[in-house]
Amino acid sequence: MSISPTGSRGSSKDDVLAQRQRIRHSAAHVMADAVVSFFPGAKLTHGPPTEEGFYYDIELPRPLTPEDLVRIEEKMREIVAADAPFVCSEVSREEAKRQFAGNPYKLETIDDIPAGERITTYSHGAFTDLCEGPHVQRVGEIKAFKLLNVAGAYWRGDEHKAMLQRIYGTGFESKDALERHLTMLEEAAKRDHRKLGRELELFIFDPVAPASPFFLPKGALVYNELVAYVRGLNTLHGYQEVITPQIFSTDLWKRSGHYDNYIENMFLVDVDEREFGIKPMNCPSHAVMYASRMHSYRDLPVRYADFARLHRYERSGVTHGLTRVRSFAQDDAHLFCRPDQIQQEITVFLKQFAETYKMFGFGEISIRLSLRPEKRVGTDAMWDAAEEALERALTSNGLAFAVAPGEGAFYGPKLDFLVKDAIGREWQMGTLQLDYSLPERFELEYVAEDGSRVRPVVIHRAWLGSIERFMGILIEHTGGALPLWLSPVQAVVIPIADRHIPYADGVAQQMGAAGLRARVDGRSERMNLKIREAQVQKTPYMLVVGDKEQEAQAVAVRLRTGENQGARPVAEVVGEMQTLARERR
RNA sequence: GCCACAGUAGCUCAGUGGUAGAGCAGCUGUUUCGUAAACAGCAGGUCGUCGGUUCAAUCCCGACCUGUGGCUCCA
Repeated sequence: MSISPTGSRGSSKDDVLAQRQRIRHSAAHVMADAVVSFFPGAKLTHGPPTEEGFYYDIELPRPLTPEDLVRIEEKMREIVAADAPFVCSEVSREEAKRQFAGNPYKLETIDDIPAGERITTYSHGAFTDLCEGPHVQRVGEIKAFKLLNVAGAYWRGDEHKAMLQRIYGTGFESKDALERHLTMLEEAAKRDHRKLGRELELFIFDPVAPASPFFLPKGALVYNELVAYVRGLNTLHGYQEVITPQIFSTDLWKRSGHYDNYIENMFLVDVDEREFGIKPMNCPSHAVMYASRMHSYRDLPVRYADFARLHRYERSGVTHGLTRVRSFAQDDAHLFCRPDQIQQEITVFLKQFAETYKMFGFGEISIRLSLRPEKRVGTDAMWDAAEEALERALTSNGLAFAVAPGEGAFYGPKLDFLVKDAIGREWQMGTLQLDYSLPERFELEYVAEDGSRVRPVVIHRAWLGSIERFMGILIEHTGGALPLWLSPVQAVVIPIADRHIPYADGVAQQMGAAGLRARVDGRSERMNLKIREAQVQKTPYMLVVGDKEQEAQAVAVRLRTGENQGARPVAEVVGEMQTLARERR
């Protein structure tokens, strides 16, 4: 698996990508030109190319409608057809300010350009924009583009500043490339886990519990298989599973710091004139458990694993299917370590992580190392040691990573593992965080070799992260064709006529006895329909049984790939499926 | 939370200021069938909720709820 960003690309691919960026950046200008022609009062702010296309954030007198987008796109075609050249001009700071005097956003941008740096404008036709480029030579090079949607976006990404209208579009060097991109988006929409979750009868949502999944029997099965898998890993790596309460007096949250830092994201309940909070995280309860007895340096690390359900009051508008929910669980664990054990624990975690994600078939994972934020606890020496420990662990395991300065938690630096969903949005899956605050707040100790009391360090970690989110992303990556070991129904036995039902039942029983999940489709329907439905449900094995198979103690095997393997002995198929299940494939 | 959009049968969707329709799914019957949808019939909806306008509202207006795409947030 390449766990890192892909290495150097061929130069011709680089050329294509660079040209695409220029096309998209230029398309953003053309779009701005078109918008201004309809709304002379429009104030342009910022319009960059992106990995997928481009956008422009604009202050407008009224919200744009879909019809506006159509008009803007038409106007853009006219502008592109005119094929004006892009002209770059270097201007003085004063000149730039004069040119953009009516636009406070541009003035702010100009003020932010460091002294001594070139200030340039790019023009095509009568339209000029403050911009550092680069652009295509002529507008006509924008061979294919499409406006996609309008969204709100804050100026400078600050929710306390003005909300602008962001128009998204995409552009390519050819109509063909644009078509391929649009087709890809359509295909991605078919893999949307929210759609597949309903179609495969895995889970539902209901307004009675907003953003909280209800796992149907099949979804619960997948969920429980994932948990069972992690339980196995936990045993392997010396974790002890614990069970902790859901609801705690706010005394606990005050002590842990959540009350000060996280209260708007917690569900609170008042009972008996006391205030309680439903837990958004397991760490404080694990600290309480750790503190309930004495610990020797010999007993560390203490590794508490917990699959408890967590609740976070996510602001409306941020939730999304299974990937951002209000009710979820993590394959959570807290490791109470001596400082000298940190390195080793991280390494073990990383090795298992790589193996796990390879098994699930996640090829492209980005790792983010988030370093000390402004607001933090602990000494600089602690942070130096912690950041160094994480970085060293990554390097010594040969893992590439991106550094995110200032993005760490207030209690320690963290490693996040991100995977993309079907349409390229990145989601944090696994995580590993060093914590120097929790042991302090809960006065955690162990007795060192010399009899002194020492503070342990806590490592928060999860391989899968949220089980819900992991399942959602896995569904998108597999298009719903979950590996056999996770498939709710691993085989459907399809009797051709009613007289074959007893034999089919026997086959299913054999499979059940072998620990496999098989069911018989004994409805009085045609075989074609049964195959179609098993296919739509992405059932790994379809086992057709008729006179010939019954005679030969065989099943005719059809895989969900469409491959028809013909009649095979039942025992052989059972053995094959058991191997797949055992090897988690 | 902010901006925009959406909500009609279990699902996908059509439709109208005069109280609704299709396909699939469901149920019943017939069919017993060889690798992606047999045939027929039946049933199914206070058109998201609450208010307002109107002789009359699923349709127009408002608020709320839920969802979708972004933004912000994810200590």
